[in-house]
Amino acid sequence: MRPTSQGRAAVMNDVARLAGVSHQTVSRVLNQHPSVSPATRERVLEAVRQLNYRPNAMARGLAGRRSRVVGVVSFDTILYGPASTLLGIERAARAAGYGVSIVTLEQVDHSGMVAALEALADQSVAGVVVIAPQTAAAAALHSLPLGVAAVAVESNVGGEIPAISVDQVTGARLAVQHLLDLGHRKVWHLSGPRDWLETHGRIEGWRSTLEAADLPAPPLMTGDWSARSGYQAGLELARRTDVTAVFAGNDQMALGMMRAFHEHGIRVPDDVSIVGFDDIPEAEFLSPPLTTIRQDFDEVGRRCIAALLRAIEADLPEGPDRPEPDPYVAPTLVLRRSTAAPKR
Amino acid sequence: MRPTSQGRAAVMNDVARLAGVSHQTVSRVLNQHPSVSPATRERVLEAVRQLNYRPNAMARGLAGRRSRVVGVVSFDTILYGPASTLLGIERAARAAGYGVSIVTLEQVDHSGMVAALEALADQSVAGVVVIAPQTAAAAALHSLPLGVAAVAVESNVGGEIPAISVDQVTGARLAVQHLLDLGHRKVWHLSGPRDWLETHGRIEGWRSTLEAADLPAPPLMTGDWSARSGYQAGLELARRTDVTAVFAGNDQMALGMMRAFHEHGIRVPDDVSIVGFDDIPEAEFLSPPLTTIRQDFDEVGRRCIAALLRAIEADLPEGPDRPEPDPYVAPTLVLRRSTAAPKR
DNA sequence: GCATATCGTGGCAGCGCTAACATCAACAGG
DNA sequence: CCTGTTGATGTTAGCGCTGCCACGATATGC
Repeated sequence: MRPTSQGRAAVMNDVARLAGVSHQTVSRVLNQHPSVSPATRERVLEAVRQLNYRPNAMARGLAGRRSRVVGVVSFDTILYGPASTLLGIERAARAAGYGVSIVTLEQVDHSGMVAALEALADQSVAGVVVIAPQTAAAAALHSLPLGVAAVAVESNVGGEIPAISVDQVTGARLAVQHLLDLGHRKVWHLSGPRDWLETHGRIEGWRSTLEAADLPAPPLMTGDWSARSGYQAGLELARRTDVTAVFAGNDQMALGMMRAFHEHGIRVPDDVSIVGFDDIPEAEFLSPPLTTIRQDFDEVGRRCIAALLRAIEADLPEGPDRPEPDPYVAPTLVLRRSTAAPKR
Repeated sequence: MRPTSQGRAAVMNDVARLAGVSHQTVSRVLNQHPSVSPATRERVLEAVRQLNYRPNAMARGLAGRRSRVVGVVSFDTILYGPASTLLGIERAARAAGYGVSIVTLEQVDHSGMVAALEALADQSVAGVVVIAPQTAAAAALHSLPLGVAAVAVESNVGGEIPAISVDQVTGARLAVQHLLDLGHRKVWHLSGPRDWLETHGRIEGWRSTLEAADLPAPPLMTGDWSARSGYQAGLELARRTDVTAVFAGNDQMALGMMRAFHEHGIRVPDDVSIVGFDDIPEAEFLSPPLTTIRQDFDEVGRRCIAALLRAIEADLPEGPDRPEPDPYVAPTLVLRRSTAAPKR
């Protein structure tokens, strides 16, 4: 597994022999056990260096019944959100000294979730983070009697399983309030698929913000996150004359919608203002650059791992008692040129 | 790790006891060893079912010195290409019964690569797939005396380490030839960063296709894959009057370029034709829909895993001798509305 | 009929490590 | 001077599984 001048890689006993101690003392040094004299510790570390010794994770896990790998159940990692979340989790896990094993859900239902979690359990992970943005996935997860520490990335906070997510309601409120502040009186919303939890949060934020301003909510439109569905919704809106502001459920749909408007001679933001959600890297370079809501996925990842380590160590006797992280990560409004005061 | 009616999960001995055999026979059944009588096998499998027994991967790995996990070294998994490749590899690995552990390269240099490979080696992976699209990453990989089976995803075929990739030269040729076929005599190219191997392949395909048609190559422009760099290149090209066709190194840059052209009243495809590369999901919904080159990442993943299993089993005595997969995956041209015959 | 090959099975050892207990020196207090 | 206490180390026993060898039981050869 590792290059050596010898035929085989060094094991703990080789280190012990070279340092003139027992293998147990080596183990103690490696695990920061307090009662090792500084002189011995140094001798052991020197031997470790000399032999380029690396502990065997499997043996460690077997003996200690605990692995240093967390599992991540993900879904459609081509999408910007899940991909970013996965990356954030991976970074945070590695910073905490954990490896990351992933399973991508092929079908988002009960059996798919069971299969994914079993695949991870078979790898003896210490805990799992489930990126379960859909109601079906979340339901499957919560219905499962899982024997592993788990954390979910979903807006459905409050179940048995700790959940972390960007505050979708606040994000939507930022978007809608921005449009209202510009003077728009009617803000349309093209939501994501109804079976996504984030969709619910964004719809709720949209509705409540309009209500708070005593404005009626126009009919809700539903897309599927794709640019295509944004395009189609855009075609519908283009037929109306009472459209001045749209809050799109994500940037891709905003992109598609802008294309539909462009085809019909509707100018953005002169005729219609559009706000997206996500702040994908391309958002800045659309025509015009897209005003949108940015989510801090690295922060989501960090809190997930913090919550997971907390859950893992809760089973341990000597738990350091980590604080429970705030489940809601705050989104921010990114102002660009796709929004302006209404002119018609 | 797994829910039981009992306090603890069943182990092999529990299964053996219930089936009335030795734990060794259970092991044989689980490992498809030939010499077990059908009656015994069935009894064991029934006991496995009844106890919901799942073998412990760590113990298996320890005893057999072989794990069922492959490592993937990835880079910038937010980018469409790497994310798709990762997904393809994950699917293929899981289909082959392997788990997938990932490490994302934070810095693409020698030490970053060493750290990533060591992190995976520490997890006792059976082999690694390195998504190393940059020359630095590839160089680091090839310079390392790694003790694990490895496969690279890169266009630099021919080293010690088996490599799989989409045929970039052919992809570029498809793009440029398409523009030539439409009647364009001068095809510009905005390449990706020069330190990416794929960039070299695409430049080579562009150059050689022009040469084959006895046409001079205009000055090469270099971007960084981002829509922003495409926008900037677009601003430069917009100042010239001799631009009728551009082959962009990826779809994001094509997107940015289209925005620059749009701002300067240059119509696509009426004034300038643009071909992208990747076929990102949004490509179909840009203004106008983007003609581009599609890469089959699932196929790349499948061949990577095939090559990796071949390498892993080469170390084994009883290797089933898998065939060596073709290292080049063929790309395809996707025709949309961003290309047309020249009018000026 | 006996020696020999073959099959199905069990026993034993060991993978590399950690946990729990055992040991032993050094030192404190009475 | 003896006992109790503490800190540093070694010893022993597994964790749950697979590899190898051995064993008895059939099947096969002459």
